[in-house]
Amino acid sequence: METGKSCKNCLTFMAEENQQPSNPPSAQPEPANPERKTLDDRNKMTELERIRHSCAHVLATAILRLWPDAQFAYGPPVENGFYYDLEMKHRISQEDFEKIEAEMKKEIKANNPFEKVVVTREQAIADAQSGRLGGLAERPDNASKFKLDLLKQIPEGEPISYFKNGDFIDLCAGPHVMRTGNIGAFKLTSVAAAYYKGDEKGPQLQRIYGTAFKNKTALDEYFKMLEEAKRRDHRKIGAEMGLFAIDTEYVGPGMPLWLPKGTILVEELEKLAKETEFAAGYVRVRTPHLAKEKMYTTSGHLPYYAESMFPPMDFCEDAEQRSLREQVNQDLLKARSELVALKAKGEEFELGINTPTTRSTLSTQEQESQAAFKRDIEAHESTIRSLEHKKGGLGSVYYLKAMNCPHHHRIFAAEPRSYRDLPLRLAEYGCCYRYEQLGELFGLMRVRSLNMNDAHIYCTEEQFADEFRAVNDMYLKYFKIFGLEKYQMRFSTHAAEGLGKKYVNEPELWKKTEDMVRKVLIESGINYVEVANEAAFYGPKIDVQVWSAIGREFTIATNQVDFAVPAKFGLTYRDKDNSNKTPLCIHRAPLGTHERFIGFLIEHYAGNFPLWLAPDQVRVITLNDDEALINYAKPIVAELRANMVRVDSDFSATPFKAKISNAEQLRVHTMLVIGGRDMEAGAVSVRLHHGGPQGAKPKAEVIAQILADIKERKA
RNA sequence: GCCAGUGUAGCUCAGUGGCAGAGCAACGGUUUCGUAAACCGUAGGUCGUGGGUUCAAUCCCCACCACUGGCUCCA
Repeated sequence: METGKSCKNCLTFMAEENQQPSNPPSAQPEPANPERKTLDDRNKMTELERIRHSCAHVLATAILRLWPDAQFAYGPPVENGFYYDLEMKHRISQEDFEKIEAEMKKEIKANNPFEKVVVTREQAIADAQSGRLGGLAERPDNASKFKLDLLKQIPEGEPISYFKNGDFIDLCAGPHVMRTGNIGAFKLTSVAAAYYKGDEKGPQLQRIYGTAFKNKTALDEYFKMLEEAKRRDHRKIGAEMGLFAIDTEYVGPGMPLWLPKGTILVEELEKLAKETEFAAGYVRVRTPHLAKEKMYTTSGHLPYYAESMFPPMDFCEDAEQRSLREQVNQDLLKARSELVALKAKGEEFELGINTPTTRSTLSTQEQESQAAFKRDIEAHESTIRSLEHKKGGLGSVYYLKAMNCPHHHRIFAAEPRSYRDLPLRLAEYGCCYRYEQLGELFGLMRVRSLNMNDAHIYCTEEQFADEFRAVNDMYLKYFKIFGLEKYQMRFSTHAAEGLGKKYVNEPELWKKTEDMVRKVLIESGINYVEVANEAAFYGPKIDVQVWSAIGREFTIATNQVDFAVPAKFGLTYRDKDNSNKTPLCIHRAPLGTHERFIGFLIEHYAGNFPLWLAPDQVRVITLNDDEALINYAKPIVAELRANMVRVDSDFSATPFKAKISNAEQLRVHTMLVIGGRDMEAGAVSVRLHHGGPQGAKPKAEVIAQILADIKERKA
């Protein structure tokens, strides 16, 4: 229910501090390991991309001068720079950068031309074998193994070319800048491990990232912008504002504690969601955080997703019983896989070329063998049933839920359902737990405990389009409230080759539901991109992608079709014709999870929340601690408080300017300043965190305005 | 999980093989002021945890726990 692809080095352009909403970069993020670009694509490379791509060659040149054994793989330009993947004995660390950059500068100063040489495939293979490709010279005992592999990927008939600068020759289709001297300004930025072709099982390479620009000014601007983005980082602002804490020692990594001010954000969002969902005909439910193992064997999440779930809790205390259950588990596993094999074989048997398809033409022998097959299958099924029964008597295993859908399915199953009950929309801010890899945790954006703005809509096929459209409309409504203008809707579909593996094996249902979703999207005039092979295992989905301050891409919201799991739970409703039918299910989370959504909002607003969301809405500040002033100010505080405004006061003797400064640093949305002049006029002076002094206004007017702005959730 | 880096006061960061430092915040006093930072003082630490080397370790070495930037993953 939650995905997000990382987008390396891409940046959100949000240098202005003045409450500009954060927007995704205009360009598409580079894929993790770029698909092979066609020659056409390559010719579209911008000047900047050519500079960066050329800089990657210069980097390789420098590396080879320092470590001649280096072998190079990919070295493309990316969103904000370039990288080159390489393999060598020496482990590069940032301390090496100075040395490498010095060599690179020499190559740039030499101003060598980038010469293109077109060669035959045979010639290229020979050069790769002699270690010449991606090298400064021949290296007879060190063949250019990655280049050899890359050569294999170049289609027959496509020209093969080298690019040469100085002694360095690389297999490359270009294009490049004319000379190394055209690389205006560059800097190496980081080093990381990367897998060859992004394959975890493949060799692990060292990846050096760098960036390059036309000139020093542009490079400096880029780093300045990076600094700006860091100031907006939700982890930094979260600490400054006291929104959340992550106590890795006592609570655990990835499990944020919501501090009082962060809890305000959480509860304001929940209030918004509850109002919106109530208006849209949802009903609310509540479910436990745990479920028995059977829940997830039935839903199909186990065993495939077990790795992303917290390890199970075993309530079987007796050691003997436990080992017995282990045995039963193994027997079950064996029986199940045998059954799958048998069924597959049975299909083959019935559809086999040499096997007659009609019963009348079956020989006695064949008939007998088919009957034996059936008996075998039945025997296995009965074994499985009895093993499951046996297992039930041997204590229970519980899992922390990683998603709410199965619980909601059981709520659907808790009462008999009629077509008149549909669509049934079950909503819950459910708390889920996912055992994300340690290295993947990222502030609030990627966590292990998460509160989802979840709901499941059970509906008939006829109702589907309207329901799906209504969900999309809800997204758009929310995005308007938050001033979220640029995001990307990603429609994820299945891939035929994954049927039966990554995806439930229902080719027709896939096609049907994907067509339905596509139709809704087109009819609603929503801009989207369609991505194959990214669907959930139970159906197609739409994800909404946004970008964090430092440029990571995240799924902020999701809307998914599920045509598979309700059937696994045997969910049915009684239709008009008195038959039992399985409902379709829409999983949706327009506000994603509290963790990610608030993480995103913090960066989106740079901590300067609109009044309705601001943890500190109003602070009343007196010019000094004069008693008359305080007596004038107190009823204003009381009135705001009585109207549920988050207001506090500073009547202390601290110098006035310091009191203003304190409130500003806290990001108090509205400061009501009261001095002698205000008191005499029955006024207050308004100062906004974003907007500065607004002058004196009658106090009743100011209070009314504050209440109205909160009520309408004014941006 | 993998690669590289980091871990010193609540925060931002200095620092050294030989008594642990600053600014801000906190606390106590003084200050009575018109829109972003008044002054004086006090307190605050097992230098991430555990082990090793050493007469002596916050510093050097090893392991672990976390964090940061990537990679992989992401129902």
